[in-house]
Amino acid sequence: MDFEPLGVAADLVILTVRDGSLQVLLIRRGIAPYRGRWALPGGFVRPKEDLEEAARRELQEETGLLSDRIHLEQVATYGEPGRDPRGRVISVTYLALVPDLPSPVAGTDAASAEWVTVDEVLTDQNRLAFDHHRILTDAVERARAKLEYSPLAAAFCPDEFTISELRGIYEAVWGVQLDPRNFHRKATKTDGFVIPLGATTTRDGGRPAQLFRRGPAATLHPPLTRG
Amino acid sequence: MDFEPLGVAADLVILTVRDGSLQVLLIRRGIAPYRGRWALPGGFVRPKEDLEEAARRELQEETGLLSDRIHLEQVATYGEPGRDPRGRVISVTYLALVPDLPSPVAGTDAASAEWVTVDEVLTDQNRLAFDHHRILTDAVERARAKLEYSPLAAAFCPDEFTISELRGIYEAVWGVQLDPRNFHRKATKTDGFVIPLGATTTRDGGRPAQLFRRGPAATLHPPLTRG
DNA sequence: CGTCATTGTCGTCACTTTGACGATAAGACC
DNA sequence: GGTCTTATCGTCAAAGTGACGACAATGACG
Repeated sequence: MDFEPLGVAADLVILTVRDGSLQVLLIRRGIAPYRGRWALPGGFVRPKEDLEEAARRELQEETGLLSDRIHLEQVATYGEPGRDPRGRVISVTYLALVPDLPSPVAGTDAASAEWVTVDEVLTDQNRLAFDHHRILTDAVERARAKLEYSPLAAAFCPDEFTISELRGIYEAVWGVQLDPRNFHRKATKTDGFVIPLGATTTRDGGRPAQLFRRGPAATLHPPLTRG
Repeated sequence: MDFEPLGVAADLVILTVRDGSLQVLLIRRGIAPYRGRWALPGGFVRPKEDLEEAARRELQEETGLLSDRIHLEQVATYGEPGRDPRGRVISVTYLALVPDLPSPVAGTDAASAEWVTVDEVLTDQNRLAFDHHRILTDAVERARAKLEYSPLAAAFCPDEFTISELRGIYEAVWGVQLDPRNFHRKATKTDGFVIPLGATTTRDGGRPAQLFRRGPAATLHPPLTRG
């Protein structure tokens, strides 16, 4: 069995919600091709390394996050010939959802890594290197869809969060305003979505809010609805 | 840039509904490894060939289907080292949904290809070669989930179909019984799901049924619900 | 300390959707 | 004509949804 020369890369769409907007972690390419352009973090899968393992390694290198507790999910694989001028490269793309990080970006490549608002990146077709514009589009669409029927939004939150903070995730990702009262009702009544901790916090100002943890549900019944 | 020796394969989970049950097209392997075992159809992606192009080529080779009109969608990529004893092979898996074919299997490998009930295959962990049990499990779960919020069920039907036939798809894929009256109401009222043709058929016996075509909707609002 | 602004949480109400099921329609077969 | 089968319409109670009023509990400010 002989193979054509070909590389397999694990690329990452790392999303977070900061200051009320959905943001993606980009790195500025220091070498050709696309030198100086922004790109999704990623790198080649090593021999004897599993795909997801490679993605977690890249995630840690870029963000310093202990990736055990980070939601990471495969989105799609791109392999069009010519998508990388260096040769045939198959890109397996993973979506990572991380809470708003205290330190901006603590990875090894910190100097050239930056959080950028997704809307801003997507309005310019040529902002990103390779076919990363398309990859980001697909990953964001996946994230938006999954918020409806999965408890994924909680992956953007710290361990303990308030219903308002959770609502803020939905509003940022979907780009809509949600009624606080109806959202509160649905989030707390949906089976296994959130678990009340008893404690409260006043970090959002106003009346103290209950703190919650993520619940055990894998899917939401009934789903949350967009708009 | 140098690469480790590595192959990329496009594997197919081809599903149909026959005789009221969800079935998958399997081929019997004629060569080692796993000689004599059942496996998902598939093959290596050629140089200069796009991933989906490879999948469509395999689909046509196996089923003889002009793949233009067939729903084909990427599901996931598997690349665990050791999943193929011959060497490192990355498998990009596609899900194809086809109507009940008049001719059983008309492809080149027809002699060794066969439709098998999904439930039967999945009850035996060792029926399939490689990690194809896992791949099939993932693909079927994807199909089941997508029926809820996408008009995908119509991809299992011929161009013209009755509401009962459509309901039969849901019942076979989900393995549940649905109320004909409520299903009829929801299917016909959901925006853009099906378009009435005016004509009727008596092929299902009983009162003549209206014929429909697939509508333009990309997602179903509201979604159909399982059970 | 009172007032106000802010956010959280509970309730209400009209409307829609859902699931269960009765009833009738329109063909085939005898 | 009966009877069987499947199609399709209608009804009704229960549950869910979106809009919004009301009140609670804090901090900020005078």
